[in-house]
Amino acid sequence: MKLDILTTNDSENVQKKIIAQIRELINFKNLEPGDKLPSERMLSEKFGVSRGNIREAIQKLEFYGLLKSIPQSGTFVANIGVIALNGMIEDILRLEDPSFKSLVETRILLELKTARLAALRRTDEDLKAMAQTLEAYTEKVNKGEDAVQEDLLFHLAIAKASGNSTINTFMLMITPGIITNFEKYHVCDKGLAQKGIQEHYDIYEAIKDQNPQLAKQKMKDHFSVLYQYCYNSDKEI
Amino acid sequence: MKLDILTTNDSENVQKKIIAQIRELINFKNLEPGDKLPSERMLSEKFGVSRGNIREAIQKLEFYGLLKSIPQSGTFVANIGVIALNGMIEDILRLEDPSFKSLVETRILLELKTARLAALRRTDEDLKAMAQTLEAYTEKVNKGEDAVQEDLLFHLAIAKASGNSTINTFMLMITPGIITNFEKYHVCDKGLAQKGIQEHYDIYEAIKDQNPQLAKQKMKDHFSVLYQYCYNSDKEI
DNA sequence: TTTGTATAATTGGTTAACCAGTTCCGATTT
DNA sequence: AAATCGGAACTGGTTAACCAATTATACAAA
Repeated sequence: MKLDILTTNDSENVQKKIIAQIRELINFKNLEPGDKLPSERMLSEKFGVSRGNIREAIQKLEFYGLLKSIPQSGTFVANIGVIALNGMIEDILRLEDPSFKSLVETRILLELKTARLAALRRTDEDLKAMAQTLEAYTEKVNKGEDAVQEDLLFHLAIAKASGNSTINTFMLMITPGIITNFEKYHVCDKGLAQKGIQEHYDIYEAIKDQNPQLAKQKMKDHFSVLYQYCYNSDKEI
Repeated sequence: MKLDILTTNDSENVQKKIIAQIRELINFKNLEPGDKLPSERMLSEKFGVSRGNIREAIQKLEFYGLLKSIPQSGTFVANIGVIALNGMIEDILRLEDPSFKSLVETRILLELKTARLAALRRTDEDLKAMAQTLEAYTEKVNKGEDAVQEDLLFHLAIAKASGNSTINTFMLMITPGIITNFEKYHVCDKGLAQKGIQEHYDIYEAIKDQNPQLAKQKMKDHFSVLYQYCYNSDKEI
């Protein structure tokens, strides 16, 4: 019997426990923003876990902007108050893995925005990159091959052209989940792909013409099929 | 002279070089999805860096869903094609740190959505949590104290009630940056905060009444001041 | 030839010792 | 008494040795 899932959960639970203990420690010691946390060694001893576990937990909290490690100096509470810190740690501990539905929902939201922003801000260089990915997509589809990857790369090119680094990062984060689920559920059959060429071209043209309204509308049209597929499908996704 | 920034850049550049080398290796060896990467030890020897550096780079690519490490077995290329993999690594390497403007822009986009979704999906428990954060915010403002944290916690409560784990995660990721910048530029003076109580209450009521249209509109009103502040301010943000 | 098994090599994960700065405290000097 | 210098202790980061689980291999039995 494979226990991969269980061991993974164990490891995750250890980290969650450590994060919860760090929160309690901050509260108990009334640590203010900018104050120094006990050293990693002390924490590992106090919590009865390895220093590696401590470092991992600290890195996670650092990723969410709640702590800041400074070499040869210490780990410090970020410059947000204890109230926000408590609330956010609470939320982080309860975060669940994203469902496919939430991924698609978020993707559509982000992409309607990137289309509009790209139309407003795209440089000639951005346009060139988009054209290249569009061409690669068209070629692949016309050869009758699967083109999920090229599809997504076109959308990522738009995200890059939006000039919003935060949205760009978020698009990158959700893309692998989108691809694997698409291939898993065979969302894109050839009919959709063939139709997709024209839709992609329409979006490209709108962005090229710097028409944000039209770009957003064309993106909306592009997603209407996908949206229906995901929400009205009889498959449990 | 402090060299923190330089050393940080060095460390980051090392990681970027490793990621680029991993990409080249995948391309050179024609590794397909599901194929196994060389072991961490071999990579560290081949690239001339420590195994720790290799692990860090692998973890980053794992975070973006491009690789998958399996204990006592190996590191595998994720189930997305080589084309998407190349494009995404390219994007990841060029990712820049998010600007405050991009944070605010993204936040508004996400929050208009969470308000609408929360109105559609909120449970009674969600509502209770929102009411608590709203009360905490009101109290703090009425005492004339700074309430940026309580403000954000109310918005995070809405994000949680939206029932979209992806958006919820993204909201958590941008919140610390929002808080620190708000405090840095003193975005919220008392006049805004006092006005904010009513606006928060309006949003709360719309979500309570399960009126998505109104919830979104009230959120929009709430952000109109912030939006103007960030975009028309003479400060370089 | 095929199958089963024991063993050796390989894997990512873990641990503990080590390193190079930083910080802090006290002795020394002015 | 105040300022300054030096060293000890402490910091996060790094490294290398170790671990348990997996996988490949070689050999033996059917």
